[in-house]
Amino acid sequence: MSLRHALLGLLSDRPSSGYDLMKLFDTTLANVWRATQSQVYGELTRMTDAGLVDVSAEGPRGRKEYSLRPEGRAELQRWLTTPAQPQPLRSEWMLRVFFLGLLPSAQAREQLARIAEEEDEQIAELEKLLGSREWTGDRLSVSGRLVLEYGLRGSAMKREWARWALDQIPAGREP
Amino acid sequence: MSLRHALLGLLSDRPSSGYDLMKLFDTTLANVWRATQSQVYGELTRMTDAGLVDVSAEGPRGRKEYSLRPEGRAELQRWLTTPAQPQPLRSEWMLRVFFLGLLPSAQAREQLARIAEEEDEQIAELEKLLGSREWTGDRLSVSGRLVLEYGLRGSAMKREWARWALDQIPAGREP
DNA sequence: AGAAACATGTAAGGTGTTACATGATTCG
DNA sequence: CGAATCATGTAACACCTTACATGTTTCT
Repeated sequence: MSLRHALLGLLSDRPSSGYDLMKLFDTTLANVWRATQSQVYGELTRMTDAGLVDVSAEGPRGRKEYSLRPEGRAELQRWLTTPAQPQPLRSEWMLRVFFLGLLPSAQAREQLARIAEEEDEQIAELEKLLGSREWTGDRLSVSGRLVLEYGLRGSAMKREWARWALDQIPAGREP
Repeated sequence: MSLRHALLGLLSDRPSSGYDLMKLFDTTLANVWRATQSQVYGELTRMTDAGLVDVSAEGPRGRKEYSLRPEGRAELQRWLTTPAQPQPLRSEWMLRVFFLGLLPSAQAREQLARIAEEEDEQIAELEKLLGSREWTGDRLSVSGRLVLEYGLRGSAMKREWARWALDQIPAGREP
């Protein structure tokens, strides 16, 4: 039920509308937790029914601004201090790697080379993001920086791994 | 629809029953793609209806052994050579990190320290796995080794990151 | 004889995706 | 005035989890 906790976390910073929250998912949480518009609106309704948030203001175009209720704040704290239990792991790209041996080695190498290239791009993007903003301010900024750093290290690791993997698969010979 | 492709990949090695496949998910694919019993049996039925596999033999206790049909083999090849499109990212632990600033720094540091410890354990486990088996044999063994190496590097990276993150959060002062 | 392992299946409920549907307000 | 942005919602379908339900065969 982490969508709910993501929403609680964002609302703990400031009251927001569904539309605002959607944009936050697309920007600040893009590399952490994705959500679609229809999910956000639906979950806000359910959270209202559950007494975690309420509509604290209404604006033009039917805008509804949601605020945390004490129950919501308590639930957020509870979640943050409860150890996460290991998530069910599902990685499509790793599954492809696992079955790479079913391809001729030239094609397998192609796939690995593409992974390395994609990580080059990803690193460039994250570095742009790192340079685009001050990272010394408020609370969310500090932990935003932690997440960004993890992304950078993760991409670098994946790129190096892909290069190492290329060395494990002999070039120029059929499987 | 990667569960389907995981099943196709496993069946490309040898014909297997749902029960066999379940065990393979729990062992060889445990760090790549998890699946539950009820998913496996259900998907096998759907794949049979779709003409990708068929029941090639029946055994004791109602055992049904499934084999790839040419259509299934073709679908597997198609999938392996189609570039993966980026997966919707959802990481609960990163979400928690993102909201770490909502905790007093002592508690935030606790969480990070626990992450580092968990990765220590994970690395020990993966190294045990690395030592437990010959990694020079058939195709699945080669790519299994690639996946394992990725796990090791990923855990090491995460551990180092957690230690770095600890340095970013001042100890001993309230937020 | 009893336990462990083998073996398959169904049902209810939660979560997520995509597409559809509608309209108001602001800005140039 | 037209386009972009703001703003919310529903419906169908796909996928996953958990629990229930049942029975056979092998091993000690």
